[in-house]
Amino acid sequence: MDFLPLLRELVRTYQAFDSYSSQHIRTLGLTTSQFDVIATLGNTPGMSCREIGEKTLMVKGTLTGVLERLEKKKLITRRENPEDKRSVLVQLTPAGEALFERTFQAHLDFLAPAFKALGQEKGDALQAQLAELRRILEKMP
Amino acid sequence: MDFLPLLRELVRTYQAFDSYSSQHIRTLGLTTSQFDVIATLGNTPGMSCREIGEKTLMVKGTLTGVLERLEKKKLITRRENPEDKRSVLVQLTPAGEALFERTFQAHLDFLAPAFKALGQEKGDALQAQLAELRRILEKMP
DNA sequence: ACTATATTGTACGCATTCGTACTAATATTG
DNA sequence: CAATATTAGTACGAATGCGTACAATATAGT
Repeated sequence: MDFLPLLRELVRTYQAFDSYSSQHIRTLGLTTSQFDVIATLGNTPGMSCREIGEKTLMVKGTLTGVLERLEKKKLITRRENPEDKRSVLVQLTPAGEALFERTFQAHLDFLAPAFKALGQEKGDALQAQLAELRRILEKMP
Repeated sequence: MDFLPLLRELVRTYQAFDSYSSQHIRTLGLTTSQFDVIATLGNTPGMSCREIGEKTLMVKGTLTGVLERLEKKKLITRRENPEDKRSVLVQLTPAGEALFERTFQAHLDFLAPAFKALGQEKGDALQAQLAELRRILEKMP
């Protein structure tokens, strides 16, 4: 049972995607994490740190720093949530919204050719196979 | 053409694997990067930073710091390469070799159940699909 | 031989990333 | 209703990770 090749391929493919994607994001003046947050908040009324963390897979400790820098850039605001005083409502500022509008679709367009080259069918198959491996990993003790 | 689900699945599966794997490595007192270097150097006469970087996918700037910390732990040595005075020959110390022997197989044994649950056939298929996506990504301009 | 170029590794700054500990607020339970 | 547990976020230290710049060396082209 030799799973090392699969393991290496998973890492290398992820790395290849991340490298290709972030190359474009960097030209927008953002980091991958910052773009993730902007993309998550776009077209929403805002959400808590917990929700952002769930969607972006960032742990809360990481998120604090990323939000700090986005706030410094005046792309987001953090206001108190009157419903639950423990939590914070994070929203895009108008500048943040404008950036989202300008960059999100552009980034999808940048990525599209690669996935188009793979094809919808193979893409769907790959997605299903990945999901199966992920479910196994998440169930491990 | 909606490739966002595939994209998210790739990220999540990688993250699930990385989380599962590093959980075990941490109990060995090493970081993922440090373990990667130890595993790469195990059963070899040593190699240059460039070679280690190629195998571990670390950029050289990152590697410098990782090697520094491994050297401080007396797990590796860096000696001048007489063939090429620009490069450095990185080798495991006896303590590093011992650590490799003790931990490498143990880590494979830790990971094995997950991949056994996936099965050899599905694993091979997934590897092939990932490789195809990676080749496409690497060819993009 | 000489100069332009490429390669190897380090130095440095910035931004994540994680784990742990901590505070404040809210829920739950006895 | 008080004691406890859970949840949301922040603070902090250590370790990546990347991009850029740099010094030393090697190689090529002329």
